[in-house]
Amino acid sequence: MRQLISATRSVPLSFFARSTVEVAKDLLGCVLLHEHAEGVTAGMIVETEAYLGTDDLAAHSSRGITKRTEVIFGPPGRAYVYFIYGIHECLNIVAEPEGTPGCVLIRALEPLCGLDLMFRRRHARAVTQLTSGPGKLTQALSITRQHYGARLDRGALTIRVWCEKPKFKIEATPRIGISQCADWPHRFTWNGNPHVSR
DNA sequence: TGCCTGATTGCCT
DNA sequence: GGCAATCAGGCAA
Repeated sequence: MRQLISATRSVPLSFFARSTVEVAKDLLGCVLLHEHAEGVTAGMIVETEAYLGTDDLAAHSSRGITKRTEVIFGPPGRAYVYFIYGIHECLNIVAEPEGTPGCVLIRALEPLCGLDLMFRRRHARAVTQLTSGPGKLTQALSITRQHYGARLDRGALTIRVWCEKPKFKIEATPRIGISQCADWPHRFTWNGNPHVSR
């Protein structure tokens, strides 16, 4: 955990003030760290999806600003957490400069810290079942709608980059579980990483 | 006010 | 590989 902090550094909000697709690709290999009363959990991002603003009918923001989606139109580097299927919560990161909608869905992590805590929260057996899906990783890291709108450059929930960036291949594929714009290759994965969802 | 749909997971066959 | 569970947001009436 201490080594993880010293081997990484927090990212400035300007990191997120770029095109959604750029941010989605650059987030692969970054570390998501959550300091919680129960303990610290952290994982490396191995799978993301880009959701563009108004043109992308699959994005929540395509129908304009609502109470739920307003954070997507606001300043970048914020967390957009939403509840779906009555059970699961998903973590998104707001991209693009303020006023332009766009967000990146975090779909899978490779667990780094607080594995025992994740196992307890998830009731899982295998490490690969801990964070290999958008609803799973929020449960493992205890990310809830309380984090809606939270800054990710500081605070309890943060994004960090390695001082020495890991080498890997990025694969672009169509997004998962949507019907609108299903053929857009906006899903980015760490090619060959076992923690990527199916 | 009420109905319908969904950026999912996990259990059952 | 198929399908139910379960509820908030969006839209129609």
